[in-house]
Amino acid sequence: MRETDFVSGFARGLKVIEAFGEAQPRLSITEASKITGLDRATVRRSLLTLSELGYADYDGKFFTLTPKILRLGHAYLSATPLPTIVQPHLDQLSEKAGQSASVSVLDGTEVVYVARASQRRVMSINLMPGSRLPAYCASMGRVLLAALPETQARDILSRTELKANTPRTKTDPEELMAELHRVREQGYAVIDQELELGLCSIAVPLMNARGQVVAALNIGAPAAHVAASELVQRYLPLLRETQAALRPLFR
Amino acid sequence: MRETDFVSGFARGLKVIEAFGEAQPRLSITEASKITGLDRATVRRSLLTLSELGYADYDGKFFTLTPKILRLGHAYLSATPLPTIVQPHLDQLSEKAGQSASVSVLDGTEVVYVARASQRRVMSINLMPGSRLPAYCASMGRVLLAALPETQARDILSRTELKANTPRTKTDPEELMAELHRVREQGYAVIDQELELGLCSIAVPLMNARGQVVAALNIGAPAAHVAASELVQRYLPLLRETQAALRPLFR
DNA sequence: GACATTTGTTCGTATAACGCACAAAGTCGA
DNA sequence: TCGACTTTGTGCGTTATACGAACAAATGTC
Repeated sequence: MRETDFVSGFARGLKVIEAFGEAQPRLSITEASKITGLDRATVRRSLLTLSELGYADYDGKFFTLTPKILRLGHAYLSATPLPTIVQPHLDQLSEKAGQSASVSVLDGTEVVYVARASQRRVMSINLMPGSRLPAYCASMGRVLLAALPETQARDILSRTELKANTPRTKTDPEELMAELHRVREQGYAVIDQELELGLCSIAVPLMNARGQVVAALNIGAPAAHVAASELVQRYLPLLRETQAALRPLFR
Repeated sequence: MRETDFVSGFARGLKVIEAFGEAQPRLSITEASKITGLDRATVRRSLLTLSELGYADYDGKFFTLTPKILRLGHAYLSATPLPTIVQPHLDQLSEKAGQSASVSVLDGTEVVYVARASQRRVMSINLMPGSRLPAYCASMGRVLLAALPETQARDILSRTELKANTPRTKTDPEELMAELHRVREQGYAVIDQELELGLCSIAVPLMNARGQVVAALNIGAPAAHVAASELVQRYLPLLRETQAALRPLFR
């Protein structure tokens, strides 16, 4: 791609949108400038543009994003066959299991939730489509990493900050690679409170008709309710069922 | 705002993202150009920029959005207190009612789902955070429109294409205004198969501590399962309960 | 297989955005 | 209330981008 085929004004604007986040629901021009590392004048123009287009509100001091910004993500969710195809199966699965079920894909070092059916809230953090978790310590992340060539999986791990969220979190790259190998062999991944204490989950890959892994499917449950060791016998058959039902639906 | 405070390259790029949608999961440069009304060269640069940043994939012919684009919507969902505060209550409500429950806000002539808990799928269309429905024929839309000053509500209706989705859809502006008046009086709205045959729903406004309407909450049910006339006695108490529980949580 | 049409790309130029520097306004503590 | 500090708004020269048209490539049609 040539230099001139890149619209830096657009790229800068997107960076500004991403500056908003959990910790930063409202941003002043200077704050946004610090977060993005862009010039204040540039950030100001981007924010005023967002405001002019109705993607943001401006009270003269702080900018906040408006729900219109969801149109951007929605363009993906409705445009991509995956979430639409998957949702009804997910609802069924969630109901049968009595636990929340989710589907995610890999984006860099993180898994991104693209669909979710929740029976009840099991985590301290609130998950929804678009939510992200580090791949190395999430059941769906393990499954998705296991589907990659070893070198690529290792590369992703090397780019990840492997921190111990709980005492049980596996953070040693070699141990994780061995775990990925096991996941690849058995066709599912189990996480026992590696992401958050009190939460365990089990995931399987979703494959298309040609056997390529296109996403991951999981069921999460409170550890107090279901021990990690029970996950396999209780939920794996249900997951396999959904996995098989979905397989012919992906091109 | 001055002319020069508007970054048109950014605005154009956002328009290009929005060109993707249910009917258009994959776009060629020319297609995107036609949808957006922008010059082909401009669209091309925007798309190549998206691709360069990882927000889109390019196979040499078609562009598709990647899950990374969800970061943009997620910036709003996680930055806004509303979805996070509401979700656990929504899950509870949905479980108690045995039906799907949602929260939405108004964006122009449409309601935008910001949170959702689904027990089972009741609609032909798949709803998720970011999904949109025309306000005039949705229960949450009625509630949100009823919360506006009459002139503003009338203005929104005048900008809406009032089409009859089903034989029961109300499309006469005067009738709708009268309905909004009723909704304002009784504090809830009931929709009986106006959006889709076989689907009815009931909604109440969510207010902050000062009594300002900040969102709408609804329960949707298959008409075959629950007649519209039963909605009030079966679900209104539950909705009121959640409404009251949430009220002090909004600033 | 040749023609017509659509699509993607390149290029020069007018125009608009960038970022710096300065001015103005607001904020806070003494 | 004052003064120091922070934040926001503006003017301007430089740099980069959008435009439109023209060209090249691919696609579709007879």
